[in-house]
Amino acid sequence: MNLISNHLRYFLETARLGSIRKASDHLNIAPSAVYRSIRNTELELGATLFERTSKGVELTPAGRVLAAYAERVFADGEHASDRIKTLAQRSASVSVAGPDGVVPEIVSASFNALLTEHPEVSTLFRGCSDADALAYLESGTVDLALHFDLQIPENLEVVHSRKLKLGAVVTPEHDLNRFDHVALDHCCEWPLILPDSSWPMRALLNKEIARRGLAPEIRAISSSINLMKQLVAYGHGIGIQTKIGLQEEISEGKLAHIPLSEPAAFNRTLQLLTRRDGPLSAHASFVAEAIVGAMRQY
Amino acid sequence: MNLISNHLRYFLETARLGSIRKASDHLNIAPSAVYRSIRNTELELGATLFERTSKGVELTPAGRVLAAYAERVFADGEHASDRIKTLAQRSASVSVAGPDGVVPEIVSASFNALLTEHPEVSTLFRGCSDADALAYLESGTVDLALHFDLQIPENLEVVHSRKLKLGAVVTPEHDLNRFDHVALDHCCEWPLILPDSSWPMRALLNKEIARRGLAPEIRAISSSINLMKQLVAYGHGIGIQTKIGLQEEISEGKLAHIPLSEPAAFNRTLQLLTRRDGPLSAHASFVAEAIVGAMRQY
DNA sequence: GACTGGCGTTGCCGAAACAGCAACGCATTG
DNA sequence: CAATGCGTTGCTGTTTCGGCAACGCCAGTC
Repeated sequence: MNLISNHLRYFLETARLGSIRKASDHLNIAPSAVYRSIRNTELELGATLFERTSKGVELTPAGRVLAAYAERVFADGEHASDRIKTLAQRSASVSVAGPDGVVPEIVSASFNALLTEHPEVSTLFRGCSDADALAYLESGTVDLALHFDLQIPENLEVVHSRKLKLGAVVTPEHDLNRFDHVALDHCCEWPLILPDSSWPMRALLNKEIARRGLAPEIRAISSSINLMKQLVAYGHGIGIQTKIGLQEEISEGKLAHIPLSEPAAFNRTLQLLTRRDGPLSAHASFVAEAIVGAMRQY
Repeated sequence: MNLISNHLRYFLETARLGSIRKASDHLNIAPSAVYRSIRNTELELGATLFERTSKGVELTPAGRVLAAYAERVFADGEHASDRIKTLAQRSASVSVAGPDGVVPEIVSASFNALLTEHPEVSTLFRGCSDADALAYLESGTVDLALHFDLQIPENLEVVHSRKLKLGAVVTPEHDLNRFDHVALDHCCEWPLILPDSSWPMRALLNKEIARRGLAPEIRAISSSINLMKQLVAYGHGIGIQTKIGLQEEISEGKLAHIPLSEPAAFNRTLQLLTRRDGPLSAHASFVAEAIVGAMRQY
């Protein structure tokens, strides 16, 4: 029993591994079966999905389109099924959507509080784009959404929102640490360690840097906040981030956060959302309050 | 042969029609088969998907989560398969993603130009959210994306962008038509006809109206630009929109567009994007140029 | 130049999943 | 109280799927 047909599953595994035989090994299915499955979907769609090479197979443009679709389907599907399974256990579950990156830190603290008091509850976090977070929330796939700079539909409600200033993340010994705030232009005189383009603020930064004709040396790009922190601590450059996720290092004196002196457009607004219809479950309320508490700390 | 298993298809049809028998009629499948399919996915997921009533079935919370997932899968899947099928025909195809609403008007004019000169080419338009448009573009599912106020990842490139002022849409006889521009506060003295929350600008409007403590009478909400235009023409109220999609009515003297006097934050930026890697096909370039031409007209 | 190993591919056959039919129990309705 | 419409179940045929063994093909390699 399977919600998605094996055709799509076999196709995707083959696309990932670049070989029918490797895919069949990985799936514990005979190569002939995988081959026929792929062949049938090719006939069905009227398109060649793979180009056959001497070493295996390679995606055609049409194949790439299907592979992208398949990735979406399976990633989304696992999450949906997780949520359904925890919904089914009568012991409640709380589910939160937000961007990968700093938000999990806030959420994990809140989940921790909940799980400590109510070990029977299960918790879910789903890292996703802002638009997906809204869609999940609206469809009831998650109880709460925590994201930056959302445009809020009518049927959703902002529980709490908090403006966060971007700032330079530096070691305590850094020259910049003498100032209360610092201009972006000033930051660009040092090597930068930036988030990758999966962070919405990255686009904002790019735009602003281009507009001002700045040409900073970018020493590292990372989707991981931890990697960024470590590289900054090692003295490879300065990061540009909100204060979230840095609390511990700042209080331990390992890193410092100096707000940018740019205007309000450089602020990021972190918002916690729920649906407007019906009240939250007791557990979801608990998590929501914990998240609000965590947000206030920044 | 089917990319998605029949289980999900049967489940969704049943969820939509609220009855196993109606779904089986609609699918030309015996009710018993549909029933067993649903029962098996319930066992598989360990959750009850439907509550059985005397008149049919009704979705449980878990069922709603799955239904939302299924809707996404099928909507997305149809689009992917359309794109693949047209990719497979050696005669090229051009595919554009953008929001439903006003963008189709621009795109249709461009497609029309292309199809007139090259009848062998097929064209596709996909209405979707901004985040989905970016994902489609990055994965090669579409050639071009045309959307409002996008935050642009590094691997994508802005071909053309255009700032569009929001304005009041009124009949030529309306009192407001004496002015060159008008403040939002002023607009709120008349009944409003607004886009629904699927339009990003709606959230902006809501926020601003709330911030200023305005309490306009909202006479109609619609996701359709045409409905909005007609209601305004009938004199039921004034609309708030960009000039896109109103060109014809304005030149015919049926409607007038009076820019809001609010600051730049009220502008919407319409952007046309491509991937940075590899050049566009000749046909896609043709469409891109036509779209840029259309954008310049506003 | 034969050999070897890995690849996609094909024919054949048993097994498992699927779909249809007819019937049942149950509630609602006239 | 019959009629209707619903979900549900047992049974049976058919279709699809998967495993096995073998083939043709293209690299390297001795």
